[in-house]
Amino acid sequence: MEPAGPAASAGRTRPVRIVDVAALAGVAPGTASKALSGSGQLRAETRERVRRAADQLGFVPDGVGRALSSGRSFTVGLLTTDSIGRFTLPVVLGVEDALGAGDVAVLLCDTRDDPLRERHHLRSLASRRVDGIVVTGRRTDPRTPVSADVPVVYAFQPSRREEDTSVVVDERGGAVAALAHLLALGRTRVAHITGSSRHAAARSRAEAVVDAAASAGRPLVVDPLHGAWSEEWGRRAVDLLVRQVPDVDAVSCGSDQIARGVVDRLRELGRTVPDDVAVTGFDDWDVMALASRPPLTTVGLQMHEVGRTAARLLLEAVDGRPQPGTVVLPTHLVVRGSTVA
Amino acid sequence: MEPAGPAASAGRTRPVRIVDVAALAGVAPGTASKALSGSGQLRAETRERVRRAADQLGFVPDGVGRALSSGRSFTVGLLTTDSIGRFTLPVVLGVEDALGAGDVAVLLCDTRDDPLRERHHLRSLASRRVDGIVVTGRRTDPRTPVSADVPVVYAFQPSRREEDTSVVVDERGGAVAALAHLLALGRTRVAHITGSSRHAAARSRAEAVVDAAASAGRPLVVDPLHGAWSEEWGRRAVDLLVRQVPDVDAVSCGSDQIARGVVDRLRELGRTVPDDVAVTGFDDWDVMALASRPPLTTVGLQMHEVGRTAARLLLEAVDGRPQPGTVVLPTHLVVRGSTVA
DNA sequence: GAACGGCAGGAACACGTTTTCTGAAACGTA
DNA sequence: TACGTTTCAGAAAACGTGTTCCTGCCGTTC
Repeated sequence: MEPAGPAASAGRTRPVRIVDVAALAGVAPGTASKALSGSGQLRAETRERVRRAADQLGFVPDGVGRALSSGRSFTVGLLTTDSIGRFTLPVVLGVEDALGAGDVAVLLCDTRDDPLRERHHLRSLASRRVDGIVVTGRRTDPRTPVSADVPVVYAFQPSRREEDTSVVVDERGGAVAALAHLLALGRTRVAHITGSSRHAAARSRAEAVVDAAASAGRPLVVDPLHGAWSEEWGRRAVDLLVRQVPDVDAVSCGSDQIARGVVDRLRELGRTVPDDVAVTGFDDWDVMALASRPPLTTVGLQMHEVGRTAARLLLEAVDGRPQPGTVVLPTHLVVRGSTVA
Repeated sequence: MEPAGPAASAGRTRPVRIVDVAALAGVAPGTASKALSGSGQLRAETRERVRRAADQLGFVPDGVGRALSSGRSFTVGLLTTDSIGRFTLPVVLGVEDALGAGDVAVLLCDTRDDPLRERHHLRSLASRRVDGIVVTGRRTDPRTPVSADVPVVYAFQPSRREEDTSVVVDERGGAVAALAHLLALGRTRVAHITGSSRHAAARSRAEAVVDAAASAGRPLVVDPLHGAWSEEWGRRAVDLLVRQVPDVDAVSCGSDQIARGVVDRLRELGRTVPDDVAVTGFDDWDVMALASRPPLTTVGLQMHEVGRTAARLLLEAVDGRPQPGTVVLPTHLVVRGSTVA
């Protein structure tokens, strides 16, 4: 009863199946499948005929049928340890970017730091027969591995199990690079202001700065000041610092937020940045780094690349070439007005 | 040859199928399906026996098989008009939140403002037989509708076609509320500083403020100042403003970034906020609103709720109850130190 | 005692694709 | 001409679930 025309307008038109293509090309469905996938032994003429029929009908293979048949769903899960935020978002986009190119889709699973939600999502992903899972999280403290029947890659937040595949960022290297930059500018009295010591990121960056400063013969003028990841703490820390070390001439900060607070407070105290005091940030968060006066010299983390790399490693693992171990991605120093005029 | 035990350890264990459950319960696969789904006519005892068998084996129905059979994939696509950013992220999370509860998964498709990518993603979603699509975007300018064979709901950025289902935020209402708050504080010389007039958000908020001020008998002291969505513009706009209207006593801003620049610059000029000049922001972006000194009174947009609502409307439409038209969600004013001491 | 109705559960098929197996035709060689 | 080999394409099974149809049994009623 319904019009047989293949190109109905907007309304819910039932999709063309491979049998439709096969019928138009005058071959069996299996043959059409072989023709379109490039497998099997077919005459070039037949192959081309099927291909033309598929084009003409606008055939798009049904992913569900394909998944059922092939056992691969061409879908991966993206599971967050906490909630997607400023840090994990670029990772997520990097994953989506790298996978989308390979016609692999991403199932978004936001955990919100809730183990129950994590279990729920893992079951959901398992039932959907995803080909693999990317696990990410805001913190850099290693997390307990997830248990899944498919390959798993950890992005930014590594797995506690070293034989798992993890992609992390060279935080220590970045912190050392920022410090080296300050020393190269001739600064000799350097302080480090950073976030809570309960965060691995704060601890490892601080340790790296302390070690590098000491081995350069320019030990920090005070122990690292641990507080919060906020502008407010940056401002307060400056007050503490200048009281203790009035002639400080450089501050290495654990984040751009802290650095911005530091810069603001220094200016209010009448110190010129960078002439009197040079300041470095961390993260290269444009909203902070560029709005600061002067804009911040900071350490870029390339989170997008973390996501892309994790996605690539996952695809490798799905294809049977797992690569255990942790990949450490380099950071890069972005020099702006807070260190050089 | 392989161990028949159902609970193999970590290694790639083949998932239990419904036939396994049926065998253990001593019924046919079809019966097991009926027992677990609650359909068909079965004795309560049989139903319970199957249920126990499923629990014992840890059976999770294969989503792929189910999708193929039922025609529903229990998956929806989330398509961004531009790229996921600060504004759209809460929408995305709201969508994921509302759908995850109903065992519906979210396929993430980031468009990056590229029509080619959008086409690619739409094809991918179609091939995966998603049940519906949520479209979102950073800007509030209506977008050209997407063409898909499944229900579509637009979140935050509405569709240009009015009969489509869109969920937006009451920007005008929010802008009016902020202005009313300033007037209620006794301010009489109000200015409005906002972003580029090329953005619908800037235009509609500015119009609303102008209209509300005029009808309250307190017209704005100058025409709205259009610039950029940045702190830098906020600071520059203050310089322009005080030169023109030295006795301005309130500034309504189009965004928290602008408001923060305004507050900073006013303080540098020796004006006290809020005593000399009261300032309101827009968006309630914690990073800006709370780090500002004083913290910003601002308009909260509840983007999370936009996502949740869009998801709910989409599920309704998938279930055959489409609700055409635009839903406008209320904003709420968050009062902080930039207007009241 | 037979006919009928209602209920429990089994068998078969549908969904759309991929893949394997099999068969037929074409071709070459002895 | 007969036989073997190669090339191509079709038929059928497989993937796992949901649903429909159908059969058999039991109880009831005339």
